[in-house]
Amino acid sequence: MTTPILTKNQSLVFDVLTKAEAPLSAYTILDKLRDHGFRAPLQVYRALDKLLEYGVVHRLESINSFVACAHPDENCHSHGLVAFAICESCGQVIEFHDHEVDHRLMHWLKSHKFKAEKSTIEIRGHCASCAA
Amino acid sequence: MTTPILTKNQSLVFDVLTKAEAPLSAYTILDKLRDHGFRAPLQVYRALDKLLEYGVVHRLESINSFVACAHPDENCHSHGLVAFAICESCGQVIEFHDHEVDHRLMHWLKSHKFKAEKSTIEIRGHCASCAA
DNA sequence: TCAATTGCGTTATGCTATAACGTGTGCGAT
DNA sequence: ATCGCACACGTTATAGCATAACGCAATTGA
Repeated sequence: MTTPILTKNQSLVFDVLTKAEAPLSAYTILDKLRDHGFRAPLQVYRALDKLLEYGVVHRLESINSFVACAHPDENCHSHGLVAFAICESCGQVIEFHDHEVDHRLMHWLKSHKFKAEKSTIEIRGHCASCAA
Repeated sequence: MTTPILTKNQSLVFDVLTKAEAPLSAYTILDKLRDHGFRAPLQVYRALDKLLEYGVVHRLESINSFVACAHPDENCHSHGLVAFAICESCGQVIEFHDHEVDHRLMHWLKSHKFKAEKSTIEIRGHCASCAA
């Protein structure tokens, strides 16, 4: 799946996420885009839905926020599972992939005949800089 | 950590979760307990906070819901990471543990000097019964 | 040209979670 | 015994996250 040309709203939302140092909530994105004509949450959520579908943005379920994918070039769907380490001090997020973890989880799913569609792996804690 | 005697509200919430076939949202729990005098969300959230702290209930971040721990006897903190397979058809949740997954994630965290505090592993899809 | 699709804007609403206040109860230390 | 503290509880209000439902405009392809 290649990413289509983004619409105006999608580009605006994507740019905001790309420039952000940390994940942003939909409402934070909305506030940052009021100067560009955004007035309602749905404008943000609709853009986010598409960006998530294209795989260029990830949703962090545990903090109700969104981040740009750390791999601008490759297609994120090809990495297998994606995991996130989220620092609760500085807010920074490290996106990573571990094939062994993927493999073990896939093995469990297969052996239980569970058809996976979406997965969430999020670790919250403190990054190297923030840990005392 | 051993689980203290539960208060009345905590017991009521725990019982509702234990009897449920699927995870419940806080507001669903509230509705089920109106006959027992519950009137406000905080009554549920406060009980849930304690039950989570005691490790007898888990929160499913990806669906904003709560389930009773599948291991009534043991202390859930001793399992290492907990993972959940959530069926989007029937709502059923399977709680499982995989030491190899734990080990790999811990290894990544250690090598990146990331101090983990809470982790979320949730797979959404369709269980064996529901998959066509 | 017509119909279907897609994006967009707006209003309203629903769901999830917490802040802030005050009350009552049990219990240990003085 | 009573004072002070910790904790659970109840209530009202509010904050934060997400979607339903409507209609309009632009695009595309039969």
